[in-house]
Amino acid sequence: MTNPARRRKELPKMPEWPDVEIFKQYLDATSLHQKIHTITVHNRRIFKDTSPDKLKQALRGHCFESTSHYGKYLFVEIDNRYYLVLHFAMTGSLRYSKNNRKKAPHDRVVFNFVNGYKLVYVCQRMLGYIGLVKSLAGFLESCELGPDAFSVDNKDFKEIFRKSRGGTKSTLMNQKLIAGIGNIYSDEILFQAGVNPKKQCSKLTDADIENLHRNIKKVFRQATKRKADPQRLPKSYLLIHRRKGGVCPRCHNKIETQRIAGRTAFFCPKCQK
DNA sequence: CTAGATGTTAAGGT
DNA sequence: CACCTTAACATCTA
Repeated sequence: MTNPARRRKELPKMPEWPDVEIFKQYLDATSLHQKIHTITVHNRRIFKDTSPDKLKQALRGHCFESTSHYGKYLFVEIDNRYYLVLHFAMTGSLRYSKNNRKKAPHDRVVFNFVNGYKLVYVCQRMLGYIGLVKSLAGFLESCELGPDAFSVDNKDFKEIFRKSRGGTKSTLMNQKLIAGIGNIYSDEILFQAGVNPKKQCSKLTDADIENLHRNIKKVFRQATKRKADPQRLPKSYLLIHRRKGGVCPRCHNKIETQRIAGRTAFFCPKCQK
C-alpha cells in the first residue's frame, strides 16, 4: 500500500474540464471505428433520457466515430448520427480492457467490441450519467450551459463577469455561465490570478478579469499535459498544497479554507486579494 | 459511528 | 429576479 503509483490510482476522481479532456483522448486512442458487438448494463439508474433497450438498439453493430468535449461533458458521435452523452460527475471514468476481464465493483455500462476489447463506464458514486441524443445542439440548449471554459473568448468572458453580481468563485463554477470549471480547478485559477474567491465580480478590475481568463487556459493546458493529475502539477501550484495545514507555495503562509457555494474553497489570503 | 468529499439539481431564504 | 445556502443523491475514506 505504500506504492505511490498505486496510492495515486486510489485517489477519488474529480472530473472537471481537464479530466474530461483526458477521457476524450483516452476514448479516441482506444475505442473509435470498432464495431460494437454487445452492451452490458450493470446498473440502469445511470441512464438519463434513454434506456438499456434504446441504447442497445442504437449501438449494436455500429461504431463510435468521433468525440467532442464541452464543459464537463463528453459526446461520442455514433456512425448513425446519434450521440452518446457522458457525464462523469464526481467519480466517473472510462476503462478500456480485454473483454474477458472480470467485472470490477463500479463498472456500470460496458461496450463490448468485436475485436475482443471493451470500453467500460465506471462510476463509484452513481451520480454520473449516460444519455443518447439525436441533436447535439438541442441537448446543449436544454442544459443551458455557458460557453466552454477553455474556448470562450476574451470579450464574452469579460461580459459574463461584468454582468454577474455574485462572488468570483461562484461565478467561475456556475455551469450556466461558464462550462467546465469545478471546485478544485476554480481554486487553482483564482490562486494563479491572485483573486480572492469571495471577491464580488463587480469589484474586479479589467486586469483581474483578463488575468482569470488567461489563467483558465494556462491551468487547463498544464493540467491536461499532466494527465489531469493534480499531484503532478508544478510545485508552484496551489493544488499540490491543497489540504488541511497546507502552506502557500508563494508566500509560505498557511492556506485558509472557507465554505463557498456549498464547497470548500482553499486559498491564500495574503496572495489573493 | 460521523463528517467530509466530489457535481448537479431543487428548494427555500435574502 | 439574481444571488445565496442547504439538502439530497451514492458511496467510500479518515
